[in-house]
Amino acid sequence: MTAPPSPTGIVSVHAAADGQVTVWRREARTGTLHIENTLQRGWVYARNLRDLSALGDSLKVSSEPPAPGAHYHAQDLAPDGRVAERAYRYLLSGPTPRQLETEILRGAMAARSLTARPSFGDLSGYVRLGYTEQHLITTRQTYHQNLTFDDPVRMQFDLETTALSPDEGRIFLIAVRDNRGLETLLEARRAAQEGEMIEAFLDLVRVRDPDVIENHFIHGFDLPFIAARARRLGVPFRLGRTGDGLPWTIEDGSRTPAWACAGREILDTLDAVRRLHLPSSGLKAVARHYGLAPDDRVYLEGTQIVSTYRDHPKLVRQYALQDVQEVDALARIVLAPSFALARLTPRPYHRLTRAGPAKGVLEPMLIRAYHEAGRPFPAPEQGPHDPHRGGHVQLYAEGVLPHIVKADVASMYPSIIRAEGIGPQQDELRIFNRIVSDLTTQRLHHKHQARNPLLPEADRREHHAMQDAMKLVVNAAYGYLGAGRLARLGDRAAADRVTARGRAVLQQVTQELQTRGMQLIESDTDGVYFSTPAPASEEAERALIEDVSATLPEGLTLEFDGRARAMLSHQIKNYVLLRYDGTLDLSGASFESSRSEQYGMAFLRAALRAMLEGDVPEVQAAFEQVMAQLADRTYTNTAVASRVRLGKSREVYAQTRGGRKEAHLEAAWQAGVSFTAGDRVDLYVREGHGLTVMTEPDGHDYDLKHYQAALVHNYATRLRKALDPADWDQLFAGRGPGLFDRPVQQMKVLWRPVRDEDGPDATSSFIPTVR
DNA sequence: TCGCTCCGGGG
DNA sequence: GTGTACGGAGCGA
Repeated sequence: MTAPPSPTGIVSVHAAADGQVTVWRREARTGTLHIENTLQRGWVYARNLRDLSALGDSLKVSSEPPAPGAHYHAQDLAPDGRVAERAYRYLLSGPTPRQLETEILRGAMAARSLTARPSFGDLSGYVRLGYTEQHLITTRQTYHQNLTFDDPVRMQFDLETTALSPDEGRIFLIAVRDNRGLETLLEARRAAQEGEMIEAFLDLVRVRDPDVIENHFIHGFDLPFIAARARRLGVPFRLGRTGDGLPWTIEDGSRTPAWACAGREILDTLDAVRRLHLPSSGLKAVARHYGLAPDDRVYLEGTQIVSTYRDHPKLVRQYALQDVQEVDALARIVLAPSFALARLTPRPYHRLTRAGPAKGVLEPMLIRAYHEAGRPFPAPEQGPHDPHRGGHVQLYAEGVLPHIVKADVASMYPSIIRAEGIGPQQDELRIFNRIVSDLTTQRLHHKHQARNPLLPEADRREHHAMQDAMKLVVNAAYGYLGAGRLARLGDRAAADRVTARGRAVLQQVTQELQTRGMQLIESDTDGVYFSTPAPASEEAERALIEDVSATLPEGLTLEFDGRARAMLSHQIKNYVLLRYDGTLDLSGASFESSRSEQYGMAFLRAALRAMLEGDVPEVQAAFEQVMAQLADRTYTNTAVASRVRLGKSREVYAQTRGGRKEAHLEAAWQAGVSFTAGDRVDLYVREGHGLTVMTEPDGHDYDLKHYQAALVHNYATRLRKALDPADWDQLFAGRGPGLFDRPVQQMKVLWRPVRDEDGPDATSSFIPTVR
């Protein structure tokens, strides 16, 4: 009796310009690695055969695919001639990808009278994919089928160096681990040992034979650094699995090019983290954000690493090991969507953390569908189109409102695309709509399974990653339609139909809510904030939303998306929520400005909390306290300073300074220090000196009058919408209690309806909130 | 409002 | 020599 075959999945593909393709597969159960070598022809879609006219008879034109061993071949995908003028009617192929491309580019130079050999980037009339993409499409494969995240061998390594640049420093330590039990340190205490250490690292890579190599900022630091050191020390940096093993860089337009090598997928957790828009994308901060940092985590400043290694080497060793451990844990979270995405789209895993979801993920799926169907790839949309209108945004009320509910239309644009059968007009196979529909259906299944308590944790994670990946593609679909020339199957008119329908759906939601007595606050594209007329339980709120949802057309659902005790609605997309657990959520530029001073933000948070609790005396107390602390100079210069970016270097500013002074640059100039564009400095207004570069963080010589006024103008002003104008003036405009003043205890927190943008006069109908 | 440049992140 | 382009902030026109 033989065991059933163990399922395998692709972990890496290397497709070279000469047609050689190597595919690495892992067996999910046993971990065994299989290597397969094949040859592929290169293929490219073309509108016409003009550039290849020089080939004459050596270009065979036929409605059939090329025979094995064929030379240059053009498959006419519309032999009946019924095809749009600018469609990509021919599938060109050649003995190798390079030969085909060289032939096309050389032919184009002659046929179009160009003076230099063009590249495909500046050559219209072709659809060309990377060699690996070509192979995955022709063989109908994708990465990672049957594999879960830890089935591939994943290695993490991290360098400790004496400087940030390989010209100024060297590597003295490399921490290495993998997901098969390796965890080790390589060290070069003396400079003379660095080359051997790099060789030892490469040996380790060869022996452990990872499919995936990971680190945080590996493309921008570790790989360029170690490759440069290896070159300088005469060590061949053979990281890859075939040929000379040398890695190469992919110039993808980003400032730090991506590194790649044959047979090992190089993944940078930073690339994945950047998409999450966390306050910091650094490894330590992100690890803390996800609760991955161990209790005994060692934190070292970059500049301290060398001296710490000299005096307490154990600390640096622990630091480096914890780095690779954190990268491993972080990768499981942030790389999981890309890992799953690689099953859906014919692209290598390592390209997907950097690929845009529309052009980089969805479009290859569309091209694959046309290739499989053997149909011409459609012509792009013609000519310019009317300006594209987006979602509907409206403010209905401002001020402080109680019992807040947020509802949104689940995956609104994808749902509309699906429900209305919308897709690009040139997409004759209707593949765009089919992809969105299929992925939406499959996504629901994975979403459901991700929450299934009967499944093991690992399976649930896989389902979650899969639904995340599908969500990414599906959400990219609408943007792809409207993306203009960049998207080969873009269609502005179709994108307009999506948003128009979206505005109508949202309109219906807001009307239904109003009918049920809800006070709308703001609506934005696919969601709405509203206030219930009386306190309600979460169950009641959810029931209400379901009730409204039932009125929506087939395929569209309104979902509960959170609740809060109170909301300060300041401007459209600028609001503050006080949650039932006491957390304060600030949204929008009015509340999150990065230029804010510490003292002001501390006041604002305290005042907002009090305001949302309806406690005006406490707002006043917070204000008076900060004013008093400013006056008695409890605050330091640091607390009032703000960090600004300088737009010019000292030298450049010197040339314009005589004509027009710029406040920030002038302050830096006056400080007498050198600076270049992009430098950040802490500025504060110094008593008697105006705007000044902060040199004494613990000093107290700030300009009292300026900062007291700034507290009112920059911070208290964000509380205006919550109070009667006269009350606001009384509290913050600096007048003491006068004859006509109201006792603060009588002041109420308010809200008022807003009719529309340029609506009625601004002082109408204040209505106190019920507490 | 658009288009350009710069940054992030790493020791 | 291994492929068609990151996302946001801030600035000046």
